[in-house]
Formats: sequence, structure tokens, C-alpha cells
Amino acid sequence: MSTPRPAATRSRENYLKALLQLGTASPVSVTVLARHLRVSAPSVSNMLARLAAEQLVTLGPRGAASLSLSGERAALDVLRRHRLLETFLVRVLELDWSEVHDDAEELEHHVSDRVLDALDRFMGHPTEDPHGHPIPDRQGRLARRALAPIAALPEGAAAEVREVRGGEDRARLTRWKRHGLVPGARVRMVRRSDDGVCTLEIAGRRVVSAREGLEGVMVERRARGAR
Amino acid sequence: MSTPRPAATRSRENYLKALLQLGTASPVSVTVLARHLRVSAPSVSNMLARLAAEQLVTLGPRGAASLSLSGERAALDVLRRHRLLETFLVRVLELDWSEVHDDAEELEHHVSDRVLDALDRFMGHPTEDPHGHPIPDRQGRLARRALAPIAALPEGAAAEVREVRGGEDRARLTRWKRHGLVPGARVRMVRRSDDGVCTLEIAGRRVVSAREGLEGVMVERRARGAR
DNA sequence: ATCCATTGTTAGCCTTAACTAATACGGTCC
DNA sequence: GGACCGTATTAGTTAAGGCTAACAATGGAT
Repeated sequence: MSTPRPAATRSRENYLKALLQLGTASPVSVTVLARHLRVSAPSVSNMLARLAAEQLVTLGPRGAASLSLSGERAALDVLRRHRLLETFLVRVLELDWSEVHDDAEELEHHVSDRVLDALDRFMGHPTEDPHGHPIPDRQGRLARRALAPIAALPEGAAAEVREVRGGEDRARLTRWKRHGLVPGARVRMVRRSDDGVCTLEIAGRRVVSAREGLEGVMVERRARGAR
Repeated sequence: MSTPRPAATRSRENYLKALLQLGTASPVSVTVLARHLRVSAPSVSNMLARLAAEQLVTLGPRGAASLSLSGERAALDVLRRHRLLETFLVRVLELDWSEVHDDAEELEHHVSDRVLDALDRFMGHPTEDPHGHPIPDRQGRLARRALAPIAALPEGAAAEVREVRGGEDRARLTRWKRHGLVPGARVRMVRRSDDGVCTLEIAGRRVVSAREGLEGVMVERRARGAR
């Protein structure tokens, strides 16, 4: 008989996904996790203990949690479902870029492998979701890319928007979209004053924005004058 | 403030859907419902009491339950979601007719109106699901048709398969499909012996089957010799 | 009229995953 | 070294939704 693993329920999957997103290398504290999941600290302690018992996470000192190998695998699986669903909602159903997050968040816990594979096939095995995030493959392999925050571009530098993070914040996505800050857009840093205000040129138009308002827009540098 | 209705959870929706399917006009008993939902009788009593408190069902003598108006509305809504999803899985994702039931059963509780409408639009507002069941419209209106069980055809009568009921039984659906008993198929009752064995002609081929094995295949009579 | 079988309900308990309130633990500052 | 602050944990509760075992009520057959 196999381990009587208590089924990957919605809540568990969300914890794992959160750990994947927050715990880039370093362990995640109870408080941070609690804040991210909008749940009380004791709830987190509790659930982490369960996940640890199931070998999905390992607990360090002061309750800090990291994903185990199988935990990471499971988390990447959830991430794959989420991103494929978002891609489907945008590319096929033509829902808006900025408003598909919540639906994907819900459906990711209920799509069977069969349906997911069919979606994947139908779309021709996409590798990026509508926000430019790479989609893990079926083995849980995730393309790792070296992207820089747009606000870090030196003055005069040209770049292409590759990824737009923070999909849960609709308002912010909408604003970026209005400015033309979508994956694939060509941008140039015109001026970067030291009080945190950036002047960008996006598709020929000047846009001024505070640095914080740009957090999550990730770009790839382009050679000067490259077409 | 509105009634603090405890949200249409999966379980509730399943009870309502079951009541809609079982309670054609007459109230449904606790035992029947329990059997259908594969749940204990006390669980049913319990849930029916809750649904009654929420005005979704009315309880008659001996615990028999019927849907109230709003309950029927809610149930039709679930049914619409189920059927649209099945249609999507078959028509768009090209999953097999006989194996989409479980996925639809799961997803129906988690698709938002927005996504459902988008699916509906994408498919061009289909009116029948892959088993030939009519899909309720957004107002919960369900086309009512007068179909006869295939086994009731008199000898010699020609008919068209319009609907194939009992989608939860994969094996049976597969068998019917193998015989060509799919919605749209032209059939003729060749011989109907009184021990319950039917000989049918389906698309030119003779098929012999016990009457019970045909239960759920619904047909519409066709004028003799009609093309 | 009574008895028995079927059917429904009551009572009490389990599990999941949340919560609050209170407590323990660990560094930091004086 | 002790007071204090923030973080983690323990203890106990709640809400759905299920379960079993035991009890109650209905109604048909004798």
C-alpha cells in the first residue's frame, strides 16, 4: 500500500504554490506565508506541520519552511496548471489579460491531467503565459531566465518587456497595459531621477512613473539600436 | 443586508442537481437521493434540512423533497454549466464523448459565470451537449422534448437517436457508441421479442440487445421511408 | 389489531482547515 | 543579566459535510 497521502486539496496546493513563489532558495517564515495567503499564523504553523509530515516541505529553525523535492515538484505542477489555464483563458476564450488570474486560481485545483493535456495540445504547447511567465513542462522543468526589473535600466538603455509579475493585482496590470507595458513591448529608459521617478519611452510614447509602480515589470536588455 | 446564504458549495449543488434529475414532478425520497449521491441517509436528511432552511427545497411528508422555484433555478444553472462544459470538452478539446462526464462533474462547481459565458460564446451558443441533452439557457429555460425510449419502438418503426442518457456510466456509453447508437443515428426496430430482446438496424447493421441494455437511448420517430 | 420491514431521524463523532487567545521562545537594548 | 518585542506554537473553538449506531415512525401483511 502506498502512503495514504491526504489528496492534494486546494488549500495544500496553495501553500505549496506560495512556498514556490516566496521561497526562491531561502526558507519562508510563518508570518510571511500567513500574510501572503491571508491566513492566521497558527493556521500556517498547523498546515506546515502537516505538509512536513507528508515530506512535502522541510522545516528549519524558527518554523522556516522550504519545499522538499517532491514538494517542489507538486508546486510546479500547480504552477503549470495555473499558467496553462491563464493562457487558455486569454488566447482561446479571449478574456482580458488583466482579469484571468482569479479564474485560473480557482480552476487550477480542479482540472484533471487529461483536460490539462488536452488544453496544452489544443494551444500547441505554449511555453509562456499571457504575462510572459514561463510555463513548466510536464516534468516540472521551468525555463529560468535572467531578467532585470525595468526600473534598473540605466538611462538610454533599450529593452524588451518579457514578463509582468504580480498577476493578482488587477488594477496594476490594467495600468501597465494602458501604458503599453505588455510582454513584447519595446521600451527605453529616458531618464531615471534619483527620487525614484522614471521616464520611459514605450512604443514612441513618453511615460513617467514612480519606481514602485513599475515593480514586477521585467525586461531583457537589447543592444543599442537593435531592431 | 441579504440572506447570509452559505454559498453554493459543491455538495449543495450536487444535491440540487440530483433533485432536478430524479424529481421530475414528484418529490424525491431520502433513500433514493442517498443512493444516487452515494451518501448515507442521515447525511441526506441533514443536508435537505439545510437546503429547506435556505428555501431551496420544500419538504413533504416522509422527508420527500422537491425543489422550490429558486432551487430549481439554481439546479438548472448547475446543469447548464455541466452541459456546456461537456460540450466544450468534446467539441473543442476533442476528448471522447464517453469520458468527459467526470471532468465536467468536477469543473461545473468551479467555473465562473465569466468563463462560462466565454465558453458559450466561443462555441457559438450550442443548444445540445454531446449526448444530445438540451442545454438550459442563461435564464434556466430548458427545451422540453417528447422523446421515446428506443426499446418502445414498434417493430418496423424508423427513428433517430436524439439523446443518450446516463452519462455517468462510461462502459455503457462506450458500448452504445460501438454500436453506432449516438445522437443523430438513424435506427429501425427490426424485431422486438417479448422476452425483452430487441433487434435493431443501425446504419445498415443489425444489432441485437436486451431491452435493459438500451435504457437511456431516446429516439424521435421518423415517418416511414423518410430520408 | 399487531407485527415486521422499510424508511427517516437523532445523537454523537470524525476530518479539514480555518479562527482567537494565550503562552513560549529568542534576540536586542539597556 | 534582565526587560521587552516580535515570532511561533499550543489549546481550544467553529463550520461544513460526511459517517455509524441506535431509535422512531409508517404502513402492508397477516
